[in-house]
Amino acid sequence: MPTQTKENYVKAIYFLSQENIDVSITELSKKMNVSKPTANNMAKKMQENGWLFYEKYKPVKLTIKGKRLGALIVRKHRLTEMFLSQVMSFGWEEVHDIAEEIEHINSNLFFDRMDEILGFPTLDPHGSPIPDKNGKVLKVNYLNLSTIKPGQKVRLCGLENSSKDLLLFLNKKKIKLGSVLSILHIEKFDNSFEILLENNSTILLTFDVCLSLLVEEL
Amino acid sequence: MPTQTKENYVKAIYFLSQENIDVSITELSKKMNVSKPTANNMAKKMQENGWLFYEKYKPVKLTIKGKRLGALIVRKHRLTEMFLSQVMSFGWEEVHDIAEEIEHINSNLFFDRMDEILGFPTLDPHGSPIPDKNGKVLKVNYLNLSTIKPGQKVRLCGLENSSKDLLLFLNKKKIKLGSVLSILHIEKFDNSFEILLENNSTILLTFDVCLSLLVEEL
DNA sequence: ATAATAAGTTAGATTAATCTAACAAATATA
DNA sequence: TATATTTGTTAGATTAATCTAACTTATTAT
Repeated sequence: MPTQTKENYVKAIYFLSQENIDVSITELSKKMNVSKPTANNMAKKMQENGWLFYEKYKPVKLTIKGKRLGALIVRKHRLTEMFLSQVMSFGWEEVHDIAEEIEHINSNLFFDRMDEILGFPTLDPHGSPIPDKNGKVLKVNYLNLSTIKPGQKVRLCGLENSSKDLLLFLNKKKIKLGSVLSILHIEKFDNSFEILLENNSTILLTFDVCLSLLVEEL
Repeated sequence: MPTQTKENYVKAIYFLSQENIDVSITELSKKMNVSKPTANNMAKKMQENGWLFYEKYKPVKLTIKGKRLGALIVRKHRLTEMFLSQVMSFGWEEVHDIAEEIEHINSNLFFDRMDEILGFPTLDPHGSPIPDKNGKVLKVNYLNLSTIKPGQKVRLCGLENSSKDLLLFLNKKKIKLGSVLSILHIEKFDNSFEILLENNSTILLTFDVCLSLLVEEL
């Protein structure tokens, strides 16, 4: 049985290794907000538990068992976010912090019941896929808004990062998952996007914001 | 901010001191399933945190702050039990173990929303009072079924102990909170109660079981 | 009242998770 | 290539929560 702390390390490595195949001790220590020796020691211990491969001076990598554990924690996190949002009416910007705690609850009954009540959802409130009970993750193939050409109409389907700041910004602009965005124009000089919303208001999104929005073309 | 472990010690003392004003180190160690030195050390530490009074060779006692903390943990526990039962359709015998973990979640938002969704309940699924947000506990004045005379009709309102075994036993007998019980006869020789239920079935309850049932006369 | 038993305490050790300081290895740069 | 910088490791310490063994204080019972 992993401790809560070790679950968090596995989760950190799980996310870091999605972008980057290898995870350095320094990356891990930064993600976990601990010193490098701490991350290093934990890596050794977690190897003993069979969650990762560790070799001196080499980046770490999750084992099959570690990946599975990571996916199942993410599953619990995202099911919780969905439950908080759909059943308890929390905003998408409020669910992360609470889910961060509830994901460590040790009760399959509890999460299975959530799943059932929600009708076995596959996506969380930010459009991220919910791994299944075996830790398998649905591959979603969204496009990054920053790559879309003017004149195109797209639907917002997911977020590259779900930081509270971004979510609050989108709330203010009345943009949510499913919103339809028509790209009117891209400003050459700063790459900002002029966008028409369904309510006929026109807004301006910086290129940085566009990098965080995942869409499908309509 | 108390650790989860310390919250559990406070809760243990909180419950032990309802029956018994003073809580001995031995009692505490038994309730917490730890050795006496462990309980003793924790008691010293918790005094430093201001949750209890500790003097060498004397029983411990919660401070006002400790009592408040205990009540607020019990509040979170019982609100959760109610939520699991009412919103997530868990049986009253399933809710305790899950609530035992969720009670340590650190989010007022989360518990306040539960409270709101449930319509600000005052009793949990076992009939125990839910302390209010200030830690005040409603005094309920139920009678113990073992003290009721034959011929009387009563309504089940609470339980003296909510052990899983008792709850499963009551499920089997189709007795739940609110059930009306008519006492037909009390067997002199073993003090067992012969009881008529609403569905017109007659059942026999041992004196021990009756000691666990809290009722009001009709 | 004294001996036996129970309760409580001290001392010393262990494990998990963390730190800093100092050093070693690997990588990047001039 | 040699040096500087970054990355990773060791060593030693700390805090929280736990243990056992040994000892002391209180309580109970004869």
